[in-house]
Amino acid sequence: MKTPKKPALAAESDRTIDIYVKAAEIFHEQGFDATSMSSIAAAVDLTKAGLYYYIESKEDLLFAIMNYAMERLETMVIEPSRQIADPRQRLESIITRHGRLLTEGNKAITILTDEIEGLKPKHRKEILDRKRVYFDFVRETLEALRADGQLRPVNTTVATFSLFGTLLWLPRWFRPDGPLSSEQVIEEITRIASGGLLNNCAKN
Amino acid sequence: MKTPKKPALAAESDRTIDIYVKAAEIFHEQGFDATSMSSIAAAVDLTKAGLYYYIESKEDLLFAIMNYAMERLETMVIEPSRQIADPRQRLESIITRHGRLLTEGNKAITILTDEIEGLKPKHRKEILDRKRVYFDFVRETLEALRADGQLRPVNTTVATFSLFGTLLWLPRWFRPDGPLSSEQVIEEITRIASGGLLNNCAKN
DNA sequence: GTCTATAAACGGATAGAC
DNA sequence: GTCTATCCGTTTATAGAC
Repeated sequence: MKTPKKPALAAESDRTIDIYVKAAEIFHEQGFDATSMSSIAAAVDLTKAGLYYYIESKEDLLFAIMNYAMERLETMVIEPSRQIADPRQRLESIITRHGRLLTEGNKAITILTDEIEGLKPKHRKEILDRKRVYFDFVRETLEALRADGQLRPVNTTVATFSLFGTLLWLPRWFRPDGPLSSEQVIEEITRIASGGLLNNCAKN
Repeated sequence: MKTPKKPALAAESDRTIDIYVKAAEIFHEQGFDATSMSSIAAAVDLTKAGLYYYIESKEDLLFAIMNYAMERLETMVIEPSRQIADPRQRLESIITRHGRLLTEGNKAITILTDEIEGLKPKHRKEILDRKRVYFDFVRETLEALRADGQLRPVNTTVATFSLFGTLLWLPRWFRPDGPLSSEQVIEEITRIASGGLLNNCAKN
């Protein structure tokens, strides 16, 4: 017997993940509050009551999607980048991997930035604490560059937020069927962000 | 006699503007769909029915706020920057003026970027067309820098979106009561953005 | 101009059959 | 697991009095 209704935990069935991904797509298009449970149910070929077999509430679904997205961020961006000792290569790894996560099809990652207000305070705090760890990791990478004499004279907090702004804006404008591939765009963004932060700009 | 119910036009009473500003604040905090007309009414000391004397519908209120915000963007950012012939100074004017608009108290400008989905297709197209003019103006400024040999080898479309990402992320993290003043933050952002885009980086 | 009262529709969630 | 049917609170919007 499967164990549904525990979306905050790790081991989830394919069906449950499918619900998260489809729901995230609709939330991304219409917004959390503008999306009805019926429309999500229809997207996964269920009735509204059928959908409630898998989730406890609409807020719980949102929280589950965010936990799922945080896990992907941690696995695909943060953990691999932590392995890199050189701060310059580490920064490049962060930008490239996060950029890929934001431009691939899966929309769960965008829910993480756009729908945080939809969570209950307790759940919101959990997610924000987890995001904070990532923010500090990036800022510490910039501090390491400073210690190395590689950082231009910029405030690392402002610089980190600026970088996040550039990255998190990606899903709002990038189109996979547009003139530039995601890899081309990510390369450009890496060059622009590095040029704004690093010292020897002739290299980039 | 005043002429209410024509929010898309320019001449509006103080009372109407007050409604836009207060409504924008609540939309900014809770999101458009999560905000009820009653709570807006309460914020401007009216009943819900009283509020409907000033606006035609919730969507119409959103559209009016966006038109009001676009007017401010055009008056306070675009028009003064267009007067500047030198592309480098013009870019700096755009970043500084847009940064100020985003960090001052008035939240209407943030509604413009976050709640576009709340508009009916016809109104949405109107606002997007007007935003497009601004986007093209910024990109053309970068192209002028390129013609001058001052731009690093970057795609101007990606560069413009990157700059907007950094700027439009500001209202999500900047706190007027935080450790840095808005002018300090804007100066940092100008330095970071310029460094990422311009050639002679030793100067910045 | 602003109010009270209410219409009309929608949305989240559940009961209980199969 | 999935459905039909339904409950009930909330929301946008309006009618009509003052």
